[in-house]
Amino acid sequence: MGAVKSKRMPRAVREQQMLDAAVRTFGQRGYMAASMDEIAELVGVSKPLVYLYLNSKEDLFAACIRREAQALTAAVRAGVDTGLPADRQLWDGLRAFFTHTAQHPDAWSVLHLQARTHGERFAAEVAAMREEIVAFVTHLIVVAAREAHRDPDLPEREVAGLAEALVGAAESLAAWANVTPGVSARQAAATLMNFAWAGLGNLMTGQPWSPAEPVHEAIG
Amino acid sequence: MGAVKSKRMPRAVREQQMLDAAVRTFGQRGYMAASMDEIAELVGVSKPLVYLYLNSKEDLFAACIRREAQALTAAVRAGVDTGLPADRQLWDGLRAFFTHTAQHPDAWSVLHLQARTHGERFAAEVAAMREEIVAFVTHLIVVAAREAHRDPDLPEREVAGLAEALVGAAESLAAWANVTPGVSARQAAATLMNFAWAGLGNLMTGQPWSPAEPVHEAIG
Amino acid sequence: MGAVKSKRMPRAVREQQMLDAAVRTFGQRGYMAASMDEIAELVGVSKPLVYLYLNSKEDLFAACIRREAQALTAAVRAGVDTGLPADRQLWDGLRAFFTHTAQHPDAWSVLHLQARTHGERFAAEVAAMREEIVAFVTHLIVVAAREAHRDPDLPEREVAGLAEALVGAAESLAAWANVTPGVSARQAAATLMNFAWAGLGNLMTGQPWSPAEPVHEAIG
Amino acid sequence: MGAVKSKRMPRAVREQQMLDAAVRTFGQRGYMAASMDEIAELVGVSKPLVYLYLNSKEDLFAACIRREAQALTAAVRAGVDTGLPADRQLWDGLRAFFTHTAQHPDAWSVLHLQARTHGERFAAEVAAMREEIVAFVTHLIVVAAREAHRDPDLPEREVAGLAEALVGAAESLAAWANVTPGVSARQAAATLMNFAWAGLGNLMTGQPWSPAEPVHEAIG
DNA sequence: CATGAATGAGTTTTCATTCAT
DNA sequence: CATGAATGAAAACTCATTCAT
Repeated sequence: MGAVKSKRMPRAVREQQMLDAAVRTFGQRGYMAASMDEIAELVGVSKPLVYLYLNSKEDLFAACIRREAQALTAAVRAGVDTGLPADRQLWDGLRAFFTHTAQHPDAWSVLHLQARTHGERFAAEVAAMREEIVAFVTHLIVVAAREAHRDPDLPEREVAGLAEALVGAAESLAAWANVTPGVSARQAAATLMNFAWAGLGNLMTGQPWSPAEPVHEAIG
Repeated sequence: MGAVKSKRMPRAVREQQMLDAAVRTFGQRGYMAASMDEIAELVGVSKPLVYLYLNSKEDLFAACIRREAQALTAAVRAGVDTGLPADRQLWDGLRAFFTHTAQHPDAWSVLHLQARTHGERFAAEVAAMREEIVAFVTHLIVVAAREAHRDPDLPEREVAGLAEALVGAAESLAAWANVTPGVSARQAAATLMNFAWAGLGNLMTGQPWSPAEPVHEAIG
Repeated sequence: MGAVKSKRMPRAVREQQMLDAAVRTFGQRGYMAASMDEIAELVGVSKPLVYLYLNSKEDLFAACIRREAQALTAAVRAGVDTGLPADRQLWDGLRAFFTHTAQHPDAWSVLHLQARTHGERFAAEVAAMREEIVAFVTHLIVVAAREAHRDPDLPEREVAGLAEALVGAAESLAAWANVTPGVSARQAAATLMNFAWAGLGNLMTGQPWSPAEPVHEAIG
Repeated sequence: MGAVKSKRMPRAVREQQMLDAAVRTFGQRGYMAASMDEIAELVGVSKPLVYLYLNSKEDLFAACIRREAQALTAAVRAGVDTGLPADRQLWDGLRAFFTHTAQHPDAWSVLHLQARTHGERFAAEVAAMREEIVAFVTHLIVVAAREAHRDPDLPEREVAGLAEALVGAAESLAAWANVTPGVSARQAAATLMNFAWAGLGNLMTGQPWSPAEPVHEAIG
């Protein structure tokens, strides 16, 4: 059932194989339902070896999260040229994000769903990555306002809320794109870009929506 | 330890108590980590009674999802007056949504996190609810376009993507509002409304963002 | 293999059966080598029931120690009439001690060997019992000196050392009597009584042994 | 962590290092809880080398017992001058015993506690040493009687019991001295010597204690 | 209607021990 | 002489689930 048995691999290689199998298993079964037995069998080694190298189920899961979080942020970073205008950076970043999550659905499940539902330790690990991304998006919003020669009059919390909403929408679309046939990473990015950038533009022209009267006080 | 022991309740009442305890436990511990023992103790009855009424852990979980999904959609529906303009309906719906999720964090955790990570059966149950909400939002977008006397020229999938993004952003903000002190349901709704409605407005005026040239082909 | 299967016992009874089996197993195999499986099988129940009632291997072991320590001190107390002279009390106490340890060799092994070699928690539990006995013996030595109208001039630490030596000798003889055929509890008690009481008598007459010169300084 | 890594030691040296580490580990953790991993790491070699030299955990433990038993008897022998009077020999032997056990607490733990609780094989090994010591003490008692020109009328079993009690008391005091601050080997030896020798003296004058008549004279 | 008593099947984890180099 | 890579076997512990009353 498992991979082809190729004995006596160097430790570094085996560890990566173990992380591969673990990401796959955790992503598909969920953290609690995944069994160390299954992971070991998927690698084609015995359980004690997994414990020797990765220490415990918790540590193994944490190692998965760390590796995949870094891979994701690295992919986004690699897709973005910080010399370009803010809108272009956001566009490129979104494409990289959707591409990566589409290519690594199990990893995305681990980061987006599993890591957040099994204890502070894991949630914190993934929250750090998320904050990095939110900070990046926040930065882009501010830069965009400056580039547009608009008065970046948005209060700090509002910008944070916007970035949060944008990232949340992206995360949601990533899952949606993963399960909806015919929706490519590029399309998901375009949808979100259209949605978000236009909205940001309007916001920065000082025309927020309001229920009847203005909602400034609602945010402030 | 658990609830006050009051014997001989009618079955319907006991069942609701069981669901209450189960939602709380599933929401806080997660589906796998929650134990039937804990739930039974929380209700103050013996485990066999839980099994007699709710049949199995799976069925109990499914019942939780069903009840809470209906409660959430009911809350949103109750908050919306379909006689009002679309933007007002969206605003009211968002407020109702954020209010309900803030008041029932365990239920929201069950719906948003737990139900999605433990098998098709549960995911499907919650997906139905989500689709209902997405359909409602899609409907509002279309109505809004009509109200604005714009040519509702948006291709179907694009509208779906927008609604998806909007709902995803809302879900993300719900979690954010739950953990960020000082962010009320009203504020979360306002942030999202500003963000989304403006964006939709721009879209409907036919000014989508494009990486350099238009991205129509990216969506089409 | 195990005891006759008699199902559905009340909890209190089962718990005692479990402690019986545990004492036997811990006493014969040692704490680490004893397996919960073996204990459960000896009782004729499944492991989960043992865990349900006694919680963990550690707790089970601690419960054994507590029960057997109390049984031993109770046996000694029951054998002694505090209205009699000190020497008679010591004699009776020793007989009760040797009798009890001879009749419950596994319990004695648990208390004397196992409890002392597997962590502070257990050592402390048995040390409490031992201190009670040492205190009793110390008390008897002091009373004996008073009864003999001698000047009880023994410094406190010396008395403690004597009591310690006496108890240590008793513990050692208990093991010896258990494995030496033909040595009864009475004989063991007599041997120790002769040995100890005479020695104490001499000590109290102020004639300690000394290597060449007096050894007062060695004790002081 | 472990010893300094100095490669390519002759086998004899390595074996001693291994025994050192093993005694330390077995003494502190206990036989079952000690792991070959820990021992190997403490020596700074790989586990296979430990197996190559010492064969198995059992053999390693047995080797520890043998070495430490011999070291202890050698220490006692070295402390005694068989040309001196019996009481002096006992005194010197006790001092040597307490000194050695105080200086090698792990070794003493291995001999006194661990070896006795993990199977006949090890118990037998240590029993041999113990018998040697008991025989030595028995011999001293007989010699002492002869030196005192008393009729050594003590039946053989009684002498054996006395020696056993003496050795047992010594063993017990060794542990006591190890954990009681301010009690030196010399003091422990003096306490026991006072206790024992006086008692023996009285015994040999033909005045044993008895449970029937009053004991005033037994004390007097 | 309700429960105390009980378990089969599984989980994570550890350890003494051995190859292949 | 020495080791990195690897494992079979068993341990403690948990849990959803059921029977007998």
